[in-house]
Amino acid sequence: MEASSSIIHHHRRTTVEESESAMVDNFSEKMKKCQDYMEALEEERRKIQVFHRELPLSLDLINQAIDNCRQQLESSADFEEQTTSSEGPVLEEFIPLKRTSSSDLRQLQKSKEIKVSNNKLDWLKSVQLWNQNPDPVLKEDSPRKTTTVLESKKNGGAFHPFHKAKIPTTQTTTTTTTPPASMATSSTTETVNESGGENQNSNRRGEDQKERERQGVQSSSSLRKTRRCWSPELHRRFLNALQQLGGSHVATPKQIRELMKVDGLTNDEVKSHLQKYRLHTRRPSPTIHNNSNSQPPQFVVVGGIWVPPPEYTTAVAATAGESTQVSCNRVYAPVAAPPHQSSPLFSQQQQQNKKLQQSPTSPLHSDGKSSRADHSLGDDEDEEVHLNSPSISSSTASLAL
DNA sequence: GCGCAAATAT
DNA sequence: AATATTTGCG
Repeated sequence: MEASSSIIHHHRRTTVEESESAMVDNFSEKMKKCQDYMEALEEERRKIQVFHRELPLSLDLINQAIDNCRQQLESSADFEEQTTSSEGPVLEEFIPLKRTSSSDLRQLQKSKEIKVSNNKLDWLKSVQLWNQNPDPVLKEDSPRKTTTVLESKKNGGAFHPFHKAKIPTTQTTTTTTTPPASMATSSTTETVNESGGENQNSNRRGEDQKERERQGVQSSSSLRKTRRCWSPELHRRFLNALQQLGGSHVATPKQIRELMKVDGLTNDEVKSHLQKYRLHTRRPSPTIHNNSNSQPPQFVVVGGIWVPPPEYTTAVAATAGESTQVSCNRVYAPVAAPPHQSSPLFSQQQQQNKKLQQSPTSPLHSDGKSSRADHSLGDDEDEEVHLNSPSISSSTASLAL
């Protein structure tokens, strides 16, 4: 990502120059620049190709850029003059409308050729494309001042392939997203629009319909719900809620969902996510014991809790604007923070969240399952949610077209 | 409504 | 093969 973003900038700059100064003298210089630029782009593309699935948009962008550049070069070669007025050739803006046919094909072919495996690993370390993913449009709601300052930019014209709800037996239509934009509902309780992945910029619709749409009108019960994609944004909300509720172990799906204020989000989805979260959060357990190896740990165990690499949140913020249908995995930014969070980093929002649940009359869990309340085991209790730490270049953000 | 675990989908 | 999500159950 990093790379591509810088490229883009470069690109923009170039564009400006091109259109601005028409000095013929610069011609050759420009040509060279263009070449270099193109090379850089291609190299970048090579890298990204590995993630063509995760970063389709990036690929598109790059391919487009490359094509444009190529065209530019070609046309320039033809009429050396025209460079001046620039306009014609291309560069223009990066409105990721559609794929660039030719390059697209190329990319597809190549991507198949490449054996991702090895390369991928390397890349994973250096690039944080992880959190890439469909980040649906979100509408912050009032009560949340939190960390979200550097919120994402919304998808700049990035669209995601709809998650088709396909079913083995018989399935025809599916989820088509393009309801009549009608929305006066907003009113008081602003909620986040979460339509798993698919969704366009300011795509708002009747709150109610959304869910139905998302799941595709499945008249019969046979159809499986379309998978809810937990975008970083969503997860952040989740964590936030968790925090407010006092940890993943005391928080209950319903409560969480309510705090998240994400419409379309169901209890079950939250429940499920919570379950997973709890799992990941707890004992690092067996899996990756292979310590003796060379690789510096990608995660650390702090106080018995799994702590992911750097910041998940941060990265997200930086990339949020992008798109892609990347699998929205890896979003776990567990948390571990014993009761003393002296680090100034988090202080801000952290504190204000009190455990507002133990109020006088709140039978947390009405049913016969109060067993959970006692964190005596000491496994979690100390759980805290560390959301972010603003920083990191949000360069990508500007990409949003 | 909740948590767990099996079933599925990716 | 590993995970993420969805379902089914108590």
